[in-house]
Amino acid sequence: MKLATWNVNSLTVRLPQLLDWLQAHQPDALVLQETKLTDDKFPQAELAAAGWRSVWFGQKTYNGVALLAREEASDVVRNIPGFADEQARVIAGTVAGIRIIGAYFPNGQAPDSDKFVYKLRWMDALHAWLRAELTAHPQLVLMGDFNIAPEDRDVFDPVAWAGQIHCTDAEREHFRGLLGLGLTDAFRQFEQPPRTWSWWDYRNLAFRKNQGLRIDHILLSQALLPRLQACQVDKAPRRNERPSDHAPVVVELGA
DNA sequence: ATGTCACCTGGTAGGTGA
Repeated sequence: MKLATWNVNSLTVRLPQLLDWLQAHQPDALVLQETKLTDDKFPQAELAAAGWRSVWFGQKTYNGVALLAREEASDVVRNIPGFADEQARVIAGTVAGIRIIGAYFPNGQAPDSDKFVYKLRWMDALHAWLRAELTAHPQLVLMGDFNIAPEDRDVFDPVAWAGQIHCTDAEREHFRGLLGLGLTDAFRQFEQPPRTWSWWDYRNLAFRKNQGLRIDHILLSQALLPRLQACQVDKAPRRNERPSDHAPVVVELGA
């Protein structure tokens, strides 16, 4: 089976591309970030017409997440239980026996900002909740836009980015903390093309120069790891005429 | 090269967030 994550940066703008991508790749489940839609505006009907069942959680202008699958997800959870949050960043559901957690981690803006403090608090809450989720659902995948480049090799210019947002020690420590729960970065289980990123700034001709970061991730629980067969970034949608700044990340699991 | 994009408010531009 195939699971994927994609930060679409506005589902309104990207819906035609999303429908094309779903048709071409036929994932068993896909999580979206930055839908930027209130719940009443979610394009449920258009997706249903193409055969996709959705659950979603959005807000005006910013953030917003969704989980798409051929079957409707069960035991759906929106945001982190017990963590009061005005921002729509998490959607979880069970599909084909796998607990899927789709997350849009806070950007953090700059290490000396209030938004960075919020990012750290949010990640603390996510970590604590995930520990419980893993106990309840040993077959679990956490995927989404983490807004963290875990290592220097995930950054096109690690010297320039040292200590900058996405690359601070505190953020990387949190990422390692998630691995400490027994999760594995699927992408790093395979040989990958050098300079593979999942996000390229719209500015600076960054995509043309392949100046990006790997900040979108798929983490698998230990129980799922034996089924892992492949993990790739799909750069093709980033070449679209009007692309998201992020590319989808895909994992393939065996039976 | 801070060289873009998407969204908002309240407008025919400017601010915010990424």
